[in-house]
Amino acid sequence: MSIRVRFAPSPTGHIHVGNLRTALFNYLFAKNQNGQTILRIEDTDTVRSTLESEELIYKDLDWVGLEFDESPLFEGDYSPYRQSDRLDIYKKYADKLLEDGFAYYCFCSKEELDAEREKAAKESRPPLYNLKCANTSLDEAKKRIANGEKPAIRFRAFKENIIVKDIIHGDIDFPTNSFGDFIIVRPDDMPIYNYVVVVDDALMKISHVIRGDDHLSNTPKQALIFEALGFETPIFAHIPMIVGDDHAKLSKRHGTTSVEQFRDNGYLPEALINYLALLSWSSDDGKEVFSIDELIERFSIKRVSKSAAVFDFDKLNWMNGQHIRLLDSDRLFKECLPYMKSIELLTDEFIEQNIYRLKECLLSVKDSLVTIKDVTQNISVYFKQPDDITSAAKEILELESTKPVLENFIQLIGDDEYLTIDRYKSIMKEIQTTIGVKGKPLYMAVRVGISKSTEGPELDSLTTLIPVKCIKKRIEKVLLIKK
RNA sequence: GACCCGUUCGUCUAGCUUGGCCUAGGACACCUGCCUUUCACGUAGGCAACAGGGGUUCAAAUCCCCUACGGGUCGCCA
Repeated sequence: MSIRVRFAPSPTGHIHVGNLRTALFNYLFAKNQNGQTILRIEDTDTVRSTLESEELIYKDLDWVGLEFDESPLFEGDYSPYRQSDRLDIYKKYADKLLEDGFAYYCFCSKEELDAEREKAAKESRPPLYNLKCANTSLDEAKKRIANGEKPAIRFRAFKENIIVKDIIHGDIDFPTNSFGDFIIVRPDDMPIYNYVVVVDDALMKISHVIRGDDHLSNTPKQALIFEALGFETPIFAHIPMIVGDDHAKLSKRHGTTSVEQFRDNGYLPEALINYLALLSWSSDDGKEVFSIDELIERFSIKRVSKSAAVFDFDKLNWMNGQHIRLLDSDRLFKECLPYMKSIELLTDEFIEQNIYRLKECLLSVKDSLVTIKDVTQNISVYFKQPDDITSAAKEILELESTKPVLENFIQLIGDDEYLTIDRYKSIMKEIQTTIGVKGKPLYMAVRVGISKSTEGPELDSLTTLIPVKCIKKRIEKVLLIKK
């Protein structure tokens, strides 16, 4: 049997990390097993689905690097891949179900059903359909339809128990009287999720259905339909949900949750993917930092745990830092570019002319970045002296030795455009011997002179990547504060 | 309420199938030391968990039962 999996989002907005994790597990499983990945757009809810949202899904998937073998964009052998384009197919199988007696027309009104449900709730019995239309013959129903009535189509729960085979949870036995006969097509002819998903999965030859375990309770209904239609039931794998720190389903109020937001906040796609992979899955040797290819190689659906995972922003931050440290200079530059442009002095022209130096600056702050967004903060010291001096820096400034150190430094710095590392070192040595200041008071004085701060990139980088002219000006300014 | 699912450090998890190697391992966070003439990075340590109760067994995180708690579903949403 060839392995085929699908990711089937509804186009109702940006992809949420929970959905992305589902997409990822499908993808990793398929790639690991040499299977195919299918992206299907589930837009039977015409009220909430939009084409714009569909575009957002493509965009998000593209950013994280998840490519699907078949999708509305790359039609394969099982087109179309958008449910709204498959309506006639659903119609055909609904008719078959009707003919075979696995489904029947239901003329009960929504109001009627709502009242019934309410009544059931009051009497604290399960809100099952009362089977009012269950025995209406197909011929009679057709007559009523000819007379202008608009019925829904209801599926008959035709057996008492159904066993769902799930890789993660094992076999689960559901009594069908816990849900009863259920609607598969609305009176306006729009088919319902639990039904279309079966037709699509069967026709698209999906071998494994990997999805969130919030769908577990729907699965017996779907398994019933697979049987009624004579299709082979796929193997299920219901993966645990991702929850917030309050253990409720992850949602907007927990902070950043959409893929787009993570991108905008300076997270690397490979870091997000890596972090998400570690939610409910772990490698057999405890290693945690992986490239996507390594994840594919190591992924096993059998190592997915059963319990919900709390999304931990701290660990994602750490993971992002790990992946930033893995970036080469070119990629780092590319990722940082949009953020560098937000720094006032860095015009497109300036960036164009200073690529080499900028890359060096980026390299010098790389290890301190948590998100790519942080470059703005970290790198700005190279281009502009901060307006304010930190209190720790002020203490250095108060030192008696600081003034002579700085004055000497400007004097020795020379007229070259930039200081070389050797030149810088010899200057420091010279100051040390002439005024006898060494260690912290010496190095910190220069650091504070340049950046008004005791923190930041290495002094080597600061002194060699800032033009000599600017260093002079900066130190002169700081000397002014001293007076 | 009914039906399902779940429960190991604060968090992510390993271990559970095939009981003993578990004095329960790793990671994030936190704390401490080291490194770095700064912060960060890195590095070496530390803190910290088998939901509870009954069984079975020479031996239980691991097998069985019960309880508690958490979650999901019960739509003419997906």
